[in-house]
Amino acid sequence: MKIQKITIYDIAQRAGASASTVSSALDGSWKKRRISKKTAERIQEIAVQMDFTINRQAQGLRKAKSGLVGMILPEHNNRFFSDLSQSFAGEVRQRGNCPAIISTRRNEEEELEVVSNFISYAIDALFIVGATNPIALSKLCKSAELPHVFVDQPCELAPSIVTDNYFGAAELTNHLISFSPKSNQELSNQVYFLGGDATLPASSRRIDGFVDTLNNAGIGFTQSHINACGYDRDRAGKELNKLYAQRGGLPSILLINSIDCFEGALKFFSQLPEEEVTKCTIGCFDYDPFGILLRFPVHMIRQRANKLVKEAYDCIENNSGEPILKLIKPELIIP
Amino acid sequence: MKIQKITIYDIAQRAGASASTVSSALDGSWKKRRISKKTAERIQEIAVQMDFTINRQAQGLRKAKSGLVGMILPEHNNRFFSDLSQSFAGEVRQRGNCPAIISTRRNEEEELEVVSNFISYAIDALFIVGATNPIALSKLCKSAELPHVFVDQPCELAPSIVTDNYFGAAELTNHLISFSPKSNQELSNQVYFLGGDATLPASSRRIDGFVDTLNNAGIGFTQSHINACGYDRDRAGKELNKLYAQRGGLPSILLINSIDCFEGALKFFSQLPEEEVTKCTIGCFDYDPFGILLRFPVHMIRQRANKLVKEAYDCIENNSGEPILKLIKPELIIP
DNA sequence: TTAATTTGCAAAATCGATTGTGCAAATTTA
DNA sequence: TAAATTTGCACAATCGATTTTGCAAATTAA
Repeated sequence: MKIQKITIYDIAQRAGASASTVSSALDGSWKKRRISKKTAERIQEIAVQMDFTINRQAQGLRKAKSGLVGMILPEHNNRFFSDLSQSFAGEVRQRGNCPAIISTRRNEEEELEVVSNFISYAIDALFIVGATNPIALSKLCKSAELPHVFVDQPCELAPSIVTDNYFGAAELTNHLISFSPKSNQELSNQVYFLGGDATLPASSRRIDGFVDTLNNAGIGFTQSHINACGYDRDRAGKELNKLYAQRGGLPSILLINSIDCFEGALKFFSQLPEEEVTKCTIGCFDYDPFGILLRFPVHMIRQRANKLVKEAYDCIENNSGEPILKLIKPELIIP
Repeated sequence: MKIQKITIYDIAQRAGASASTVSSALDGSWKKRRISKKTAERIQEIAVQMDFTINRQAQGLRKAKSGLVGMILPEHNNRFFSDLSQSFAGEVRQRGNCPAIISTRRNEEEELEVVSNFISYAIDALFIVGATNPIALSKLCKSAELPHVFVDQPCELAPSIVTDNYFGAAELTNHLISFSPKSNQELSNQVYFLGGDATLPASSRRIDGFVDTLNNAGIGFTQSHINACGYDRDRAGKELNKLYAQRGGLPSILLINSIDCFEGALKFFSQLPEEEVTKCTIGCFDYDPFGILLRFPVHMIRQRANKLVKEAYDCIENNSGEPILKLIKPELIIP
């Protein structure tokens, strides 16, 4: 049980060498620095014996690098975001670095504060997920020369990796149409889109995909068939209730945007007789494993968290920060 | 856009003061160090003007503290663990520190490696969630004089905050008994426990609570009514299928241990006619919001992630590392 | 008015690593 | 054998903060 932390000076003393020799023996630069193999190996052995662990703060101070890689995201307890953190943590650790993940609760000030904080720790790179104010964040990172990449929510000033929401919505809509027992003719004015925020890029692309697919299929609809009522679970339930009352029943196809809205819808469904729900073909742009375990089929779109993270890392490592937008196709989960 | 980072020396020069004066003006120790209020305020203003952010590595090196607070946990994408990280992140940031959360995939070596890594960053405290090898981890922390606390999985060498599994299981069992339309007499040999690992403290305490409650209620059962078949979803589904075949139907009460097993059970349920499932009173020791949205009632036990974290922080701040075991009662979620 | 305090701050050492420079000793070349 | 080169390593500066020490100047006490 050591009490004082072992430093390179302790090793130097034991090895009868200088601290600089120890340093280069341990960080692998001994060949460049013309330390003999024999000396280097002896020092490495002693380091292991003495149970040496490097002081990352001293190292970081000198090298102006920390080995920390940061990620900010809206919240931890959300399937998609926690899939992202899981992948992120794996990728970072695979590269011998240390992940630092902080949630910023979709709060603009908190985002900026956390990034400032990260900068003062000299993190080596930053992954920004679902940013509220991408422009301000990117500017802040640039002023500190911090390599960064946006995930899920794009930024025009920096590389961005985003789910191909248009493609996903189109694919899901197509799938729902072909799964429904009704003909395209019969489906006119029977297809609804519920949830999300049309002012945000993600939802707006999804709505585009939905709309274009209906048009291509010759299925009639009006603006009233698209209800981007936000992400609140209870709100979505109420809107669905209203729709049900107006129509005197569920629509033939219902595409729900976001898992939270899906929860609200589910709550409403659980009050209806099962056969009524079964008659409605249901899709959800988001994924939850419980979705496929329900008594009626739910078709889901799952974002590829792992691929998003890998592509983002690729940008950090190879892309020199030029703004690009890379779309990742999500996958359809069929019950 | 600054290119070179501003340091206290830059501020010193601009203020016509020394670096040591700047340092104490900025960290609040100026009063103790007999710097005049006027000077301190002037320096603070200049610091804001120059957009100064402290270099945490230099600070950490000198103070042998980093302002980082670490947490290790088995995985990010799990409701309970991500609730814990969310609470943890909030508590840490509230104290002006920076949370670092790393998942170690229930892998003993990975746990040790990550903790070593944390130590080399001089983190100020460590929260260890669901450890695989608590003893080894605690010893490692102690050798580095790192304050630490165990959450969810206790350790006899350090303070531990754990859900009161006995209480939770007893409460859930009691609730299921009283919810069931059958009398206690009728329930004999009709109550089952499924899932979990009886060799782990958590499950074993839950089984104790289950068993004692049945005994108290005078409900007969044998060892065959307790099937701690692990945490695998498909395995749990198979075991349930087997039980169903043997008995020629579902039991009157089924207590499922862990959300993963619940998913397996749910998959099996979805193949049965609804009225058959409704006749079985179902409980789950774990929580998922989808659970209350099913077509049949599911009674759930939810661990108080936030309280666990708060109590753990309290230990770190006030407890000086003596081993204690604190139990936190979970809450019953009624559909 | 002189001695004793107090006030206000600068100087310098320190934390533990990295890295440019320089200098003997060993080796090669002429 | 002497000169030139290479090998192997130590020394010292440096990163940016914190903290102990010390010393004038200002203030108070005697």
